[in-house]
Amino acid sequence: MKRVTIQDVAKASGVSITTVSRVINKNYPVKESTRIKVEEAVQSLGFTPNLLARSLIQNSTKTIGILTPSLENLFFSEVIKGIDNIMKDYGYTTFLCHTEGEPANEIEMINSLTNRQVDGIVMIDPRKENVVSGYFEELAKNVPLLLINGHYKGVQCNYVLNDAEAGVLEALRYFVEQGKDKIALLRGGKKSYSYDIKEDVYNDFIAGKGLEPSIIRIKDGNDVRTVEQAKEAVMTILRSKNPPNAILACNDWMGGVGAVNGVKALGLNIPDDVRIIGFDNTIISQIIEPKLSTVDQQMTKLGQLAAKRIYNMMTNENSENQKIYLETKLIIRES
Amino acid sequence: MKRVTIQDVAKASGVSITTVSRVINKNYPVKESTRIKVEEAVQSLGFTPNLLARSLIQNSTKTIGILTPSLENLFFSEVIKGIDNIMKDYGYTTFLCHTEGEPANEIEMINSLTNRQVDGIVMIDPRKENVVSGYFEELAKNVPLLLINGHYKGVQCNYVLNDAEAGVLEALRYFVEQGKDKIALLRGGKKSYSYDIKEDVYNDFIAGKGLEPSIIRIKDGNDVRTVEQAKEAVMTILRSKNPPNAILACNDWMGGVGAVNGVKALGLNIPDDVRIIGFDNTIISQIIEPKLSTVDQQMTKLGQLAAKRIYNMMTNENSENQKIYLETKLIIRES
DNA sequence: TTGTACGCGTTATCAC
DNA sequence: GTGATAACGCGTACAA
Repeated sequence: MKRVTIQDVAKASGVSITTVSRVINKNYPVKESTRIKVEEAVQSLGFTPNLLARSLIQNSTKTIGILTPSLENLFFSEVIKGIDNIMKDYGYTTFLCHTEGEPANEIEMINSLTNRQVDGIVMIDPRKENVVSGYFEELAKNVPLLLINGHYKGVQCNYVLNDAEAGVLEALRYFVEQGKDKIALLRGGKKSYSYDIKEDVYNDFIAGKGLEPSIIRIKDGNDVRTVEQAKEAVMTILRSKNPPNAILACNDWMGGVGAVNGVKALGLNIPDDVRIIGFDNTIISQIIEPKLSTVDQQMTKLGQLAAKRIYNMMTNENSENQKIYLETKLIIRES
Repeated sequence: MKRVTIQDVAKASGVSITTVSRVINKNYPVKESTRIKVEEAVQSLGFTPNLLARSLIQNSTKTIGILTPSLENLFFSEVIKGIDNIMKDYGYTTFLCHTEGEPANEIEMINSLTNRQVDGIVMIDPRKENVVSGYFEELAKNVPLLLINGHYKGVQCNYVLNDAEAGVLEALRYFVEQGKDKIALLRGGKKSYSYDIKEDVYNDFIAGKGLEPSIIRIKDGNDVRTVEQAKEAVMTILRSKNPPNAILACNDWMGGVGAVNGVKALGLNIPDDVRIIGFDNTIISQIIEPKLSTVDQQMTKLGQLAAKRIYNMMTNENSENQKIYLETKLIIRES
């Protein structure tokens, strides 16, 4: 239970702690014979350096903090995996925090992380309140900060973003190509960055084509109830006198399970009667029947991009704010 | 970018750093008027203590490490959430690492965590190799260590465990009560703690009842391919000359999506022709049609239990190894 | 009630 | 090549 320190190694090998440090860090020349002596002592005592002490003097902990609204959303899991894998190669360890989507938690956890002297912070899908309040812009003055999605006009921060606009556009164009002329958008009811930008693009597109807009709004977009609500809402609109023949859903849950189940329950055919496209290309879209067409946001790649960017911000001082967009890919399957 | 230290506060408020420290930690009496002076300085300078320095001297970082094989498995997400929520209340921050199920990663990441002086480690679903090799028993001598599941006979460690045996038994008994007499077990092919104990209980039960055992073994139990493989395997066995009328699946993916789809594809009725019970009570079991009966492992509770146990281990010195079992609950839905 | 001085384990600086 | 020693920021005996 008692830790072996550099002192113990120095004593055991009959040299000073300075020399031991040099052997460990290989940053200064050391005589071959003493190097071997020290390395043997390190081995036999099982010494490993206390990273706390090192961090204190080097003013760098080689840690970053990652904040995510949730661990249950596969979108986030993929992004995190992407970040982690790259950062591990850079020699960083990560604090991963989940905020449950609470703005207050974001701030509390970020405080805890900065007190722990993290070298940088990556915030996935920040809450609008904290973005528009200027909180993040202020925070960025004190610590390298990278936001993933959640961008609002006029906010000056470093961002890595999905080009969801392009994804929506591609999906809508595909519907039209396939001869669909009554296109509905299925979204969650809460005000949310990701829903709102999709709706904006949708409205522009529909207006441009001279079509009739039709927005299906369900209450909860991100939990168990989503599926049931989406199914009900889709069945209702399909029974109306001017039902859609195409549905673009804001994520795979509502699209792949909710909308698909609704269409099937009414005995309609997918994709002949109704085409459905989801969003995110999560595993759910691949296992459902029929297999769901969806917009791939390349989440792992998004995470990798974020890792490289934050690393760059932490090491270089070129702190020009950048917004990096990652393109999406429409994946056509059976729906 | 430059940090405010306790020195700065001391200078600004005209007292010594000792006094500042006392005001911050409220651990010694300080005169009211000086306390206010100091608090004002803390406020105006925006001082927050450097936890690194504090940890170094107190020999405790108030951090724990959590290791999980994967972030994409909802079982693990729930457990982690359970742990985190409790530990946050205790004032701990967590390092969350995912090992991708690689034994070598487990060791590498644990080394990184101990070098960072975590106060304790919680390992979810440890790899068998490291458990039986004695690695964890050795590690536990140096740092409070708690394992979640992955228990093998004779291993002396602190554990929190799902009573999966009881869950399997309850499900099998339910099948029998419902008049099912040809019960199959659907499991992943890899050697794995969680599959193996379920199969053991299954074999005992079936033998005890004088029934015919039938084990459906698919290659991959934990990813995209699972569902397709489970569906195929279930369809094959249902077409055989002695098909099962009940299937117990080792998780909700194979059970809720794979097996259900297989049965439906053959035009059979659930539950009249075939009853299906899954495992884990993940969200998938609630959104599938028909809604899946499943064995709830109470994952959040499992995590909370783990948090309380590791906290106890870190604070008290009563380090008797304990194995704590958490009961399961059979949830009957439509399948 | 307050302040001085030491120590936590390491790296950086400067002498030898 | 090597070794004292200062420094990182904080908590705490001990002294006043």
